[in-house]
Amino acid sequence: MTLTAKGHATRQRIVEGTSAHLRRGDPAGVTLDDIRAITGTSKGQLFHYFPGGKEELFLAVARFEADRVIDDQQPHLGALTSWAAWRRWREAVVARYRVQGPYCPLATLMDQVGSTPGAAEVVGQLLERWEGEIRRGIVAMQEQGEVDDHLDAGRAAAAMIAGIQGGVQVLRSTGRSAHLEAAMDLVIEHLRGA
Amino acid sequence: MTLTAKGHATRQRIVEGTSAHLRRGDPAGVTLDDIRAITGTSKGQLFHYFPGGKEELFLAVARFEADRVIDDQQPHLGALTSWAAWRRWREAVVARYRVQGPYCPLATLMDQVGSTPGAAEVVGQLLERWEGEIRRGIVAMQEQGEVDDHLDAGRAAAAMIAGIQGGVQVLRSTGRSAHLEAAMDLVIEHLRGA
DNA sequence: CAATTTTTGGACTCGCGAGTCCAGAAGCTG
DNA sequence: CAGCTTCTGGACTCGCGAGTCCAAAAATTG
Repeated sequence: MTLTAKGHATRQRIVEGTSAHLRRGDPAGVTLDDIRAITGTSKGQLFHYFPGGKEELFLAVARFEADRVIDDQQPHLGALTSWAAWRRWREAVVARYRVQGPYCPLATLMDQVGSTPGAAEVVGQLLERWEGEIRRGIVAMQEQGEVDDHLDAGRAAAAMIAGIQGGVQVLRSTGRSAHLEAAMDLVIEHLRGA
Repeated sequence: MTLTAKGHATRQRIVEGTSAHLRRGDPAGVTLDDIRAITGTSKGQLFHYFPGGKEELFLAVARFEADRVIDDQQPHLGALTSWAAWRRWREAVVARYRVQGPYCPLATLMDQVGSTPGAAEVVGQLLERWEGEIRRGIVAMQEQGEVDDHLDAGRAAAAMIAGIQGGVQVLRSTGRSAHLEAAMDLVIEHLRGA
């Protein structure tokens, strides 16, 4: 399938429109007709650009969202080389998810892990990338002598990822960000050797 | 609606059968006909015992599952009064979720938070109960002088809940329990003032 | 045992949503 | 401009699943 410029634009519009729509409202109950209406397209186009139907479209959206999750944490996440940077990153994460409220794209992805095979891979790669950035940040701090060399950077990064995921999940279902903040702060304190 | 002994048994069979079926396989794709087949009942019975239909049935299952989550951690969770008890509890949690593999009843509940109003309450109460037990355990340790009195028990309990939730979520989607273990261990180390 | 209520089975309706199909419009290429 | 490909719209099929309905079987009560 070769796409002209126009075709590529339409495809993009479908993905971004779906993503935006997914961001507010029940992810499970979204229908192809909703998407058609919102993106100003037709059934024909949907299947033209995503022959695999709903599953293929959702996977494309998942990849799009996964990139977003990382991007929204930049430039902080990419340069965790001072305690100030860690603080700014922490604030950015909390702010992002507080604004986003009940909906989390990553959670939607994860819900689909069970049903669609490709989703597991997307989620796995995202988590790996995310955790890798954090680990790199910890190592950088160790090289500066700000963090104890004996601390296991991989394990701390894993704990941070778990804390963020869980904190966001609680935020989603209760509306309160206290858990997310507590988890992140506690891991950071651990790094500082408090 | 007054239930005879037989009626009560049937109702129970429906809830437990649904719960068991939910524990393996795609939670979103479960149909009333599946449930009917598995529990050896008929459409008539389903709507007889759950006039509100699928939503009411799922909410009943949710409550059933929520109790299970806590029960599966007993007796450890109820008596976190020594470091040995904390360790046993930690092992019990990890073992439980490792066995459970990709499926987590709580996660299914949370996914429904967005769609059904009652689900949010069930999840909220479960988290509150769970976190309360942990907090009580921390306070008990403080009273014994095993944990620094200046430590904020509520905040540490919140971080633990977040870590567990996130760890389980990662376990569900990647199959590895390292994150869950790292998160729990890190919080416990924090309690011990390492 | 007769009257009443609860329990059970299963056929039926009905709407909805994924996916198909095709014809016509628009866009590229020589 | 002629021939080809890609793009677009929308009507249509088709199966599935939630929920309805009712009549018959058990159980309960007096």
